[in-house]
Amino acid sequence: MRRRVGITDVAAKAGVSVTTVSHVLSSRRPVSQATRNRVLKVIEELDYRPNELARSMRAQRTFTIALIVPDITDPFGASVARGLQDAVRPASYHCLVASTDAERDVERDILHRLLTRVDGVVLSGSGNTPEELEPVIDARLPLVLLGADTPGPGFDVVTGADHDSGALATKHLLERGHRRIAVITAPTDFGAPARRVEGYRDALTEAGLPADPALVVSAPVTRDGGAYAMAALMDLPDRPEAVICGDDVVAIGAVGAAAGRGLSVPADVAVMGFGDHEAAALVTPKLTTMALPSREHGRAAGELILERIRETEPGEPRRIVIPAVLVQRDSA
Amino acid sequence: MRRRVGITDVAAKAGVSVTTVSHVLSSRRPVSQATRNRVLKVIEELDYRPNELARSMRAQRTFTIALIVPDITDPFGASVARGLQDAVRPASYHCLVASTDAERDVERDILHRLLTRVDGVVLSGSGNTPEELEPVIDARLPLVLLGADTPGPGFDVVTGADHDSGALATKHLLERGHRRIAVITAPTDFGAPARRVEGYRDALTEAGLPADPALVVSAPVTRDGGAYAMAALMDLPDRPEAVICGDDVVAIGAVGAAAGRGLSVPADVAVMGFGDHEAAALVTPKLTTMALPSREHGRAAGELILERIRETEPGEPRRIVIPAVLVQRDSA
DNA sequence: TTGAAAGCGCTAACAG
DNA sequence: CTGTTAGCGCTTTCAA
Repeated sequence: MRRRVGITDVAAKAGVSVTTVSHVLSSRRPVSQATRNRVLKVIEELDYRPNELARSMRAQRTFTIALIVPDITDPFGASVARGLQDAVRPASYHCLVASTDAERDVERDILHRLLTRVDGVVLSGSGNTPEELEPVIDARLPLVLLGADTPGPGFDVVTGADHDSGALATKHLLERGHRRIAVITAPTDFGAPARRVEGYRDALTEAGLPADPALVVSAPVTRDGGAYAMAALMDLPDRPEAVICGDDVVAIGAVGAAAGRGLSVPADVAVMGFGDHEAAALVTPKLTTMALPSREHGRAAGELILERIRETEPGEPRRIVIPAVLVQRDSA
Repeated sequence: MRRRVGITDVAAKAGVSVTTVSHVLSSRRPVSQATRNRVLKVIEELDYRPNELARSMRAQRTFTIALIVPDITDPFGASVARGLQDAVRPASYHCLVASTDAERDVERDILHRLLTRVDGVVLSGSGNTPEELEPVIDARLPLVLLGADTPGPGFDVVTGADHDSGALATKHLLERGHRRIAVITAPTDFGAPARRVEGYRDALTEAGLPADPALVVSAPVTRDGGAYAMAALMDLPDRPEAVICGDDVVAIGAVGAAAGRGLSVPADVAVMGFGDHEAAALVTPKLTTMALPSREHGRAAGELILERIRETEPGEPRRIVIPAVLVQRDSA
């Protein structure tokens, strides 16, 4: 492999010192027009490109942000990656992305190996135990957690407005005249799904309606999960007129189950989803859903990191909340 | 920011030279058990982690592969990213990913800035003009093009078996007894879509059937595109019994258009898609489609790059073909 | 307006 | 078995 041309080659050929070459590149001190032109010409001729690695090493800055997600293949992770890049590219930062399959070991391993290669990390998924975060906090590396609820010492948070979006979905259904509203949620008692359910309950209460516990069922986040849960709901003596599903895929399963019993959506039951997946606009009826602007999550995370990098004194832990937006289509 | 602990700190505290520390880390030369233990203990105490950047600089190797795609947000790009990571992580390589929106300027800019930061690049999308590739090839950086048909000096290629998958889809329809088979393809005369259409024609010819040009129509790769094209096809005096769509989204539009005319799928017309998107299994009827194993594309690219990095002599340009696989569901 | 030289943190000859 | 030292390619004092 031909040796890459370095700053010394340019200096030699232009008959100046490396210092001067460096300065025509950085404009950090005046260089006579004549010298500058000569150097520029040589740079051109040699097709010289400064070695970023060496630069980073000097500057103690890598111009790279790490994004660690459970799976880049899922639409949320991918959008976040995109938003992150959107935010940091103008500042000449790159994004390193890694998928962990939510495995702790992999997460820790990747985190370790990345620590000295990046200027900040955006972490999404399970790795939120303080212990796992420790190395990056220790390293004084800007850290943003995605989807966690509260920031803490050494890390910021960007999260969806889960409570509000649950309430928003509920209010939409309320406005359409529905009174018995059910929820199919993911089988967890904490995190975003739980907060959405709370929002749903509060919206009901606010409207002076009872929150019937029988109307909150949990199901795996799959098509079949949605179908079974919906079937159960439809078998209720006093079946709900509308159901909010924790995910579009679940909603699609629910719509299928309704159709299977001769119920039409939204005439007989209204169905809402969460996420606004590609499929949401493709199925029949088109899904009314709460879009989670995941790209915004990524963008916000990127901006947060950039700020942290720039600030001299570590400020207060910060929290950015991204609201969900109602996308009204045909299913509710 | 507290100064990071370096190898010198460890050496000092352990009362040995940096060389020794380096060697207990790398095991590249024997170190007495006693010294080793002492050093290890200090490393632990100080929570020392070698600076990867400095390592890279010394080794002239960054342990990073760049992936440049039009949009990481689209399922193909994301899967490729995933496959790439799968392939290179065992070798301790990271992935830098960048989306270009298929804009030449962005692509060139990113490419330039990445050149000195990565050990190889995987490039997908439009940037395939020799001129744009030049900097990478010049830099003797392993380069893999995704979706390009033929490799060349300085770059390899991993591509789908486009001709074959067109033929495969056609044969599937032939086997189901269809004779008049139409195609809705993307509006380009080259690349993967064109090669698939050729495969379709050849399969027809091989079966002793005429390839009616009226049955090959082009449409934008959108739901509506598919719907309009399908409508046109259904208006033909002798309408086709089956249609192969260049993308699942198009197929979904086509199914909708068929339904709109009271035609049922697959009873009245069979419809096939390409891509096996998430939505393919979610719509009704579930789409029969050609899955493009994009993760495999990424994996293959990763392996190729790794090989190139390891090899001393630049070998022949290589080409890896990933077959598509028929996923039979309900629409054909 | 320009240069010499000291590192950034690490590895690997070369020397004991 | 261990240490001294010369860089990797760049930026930036310090000095002219």
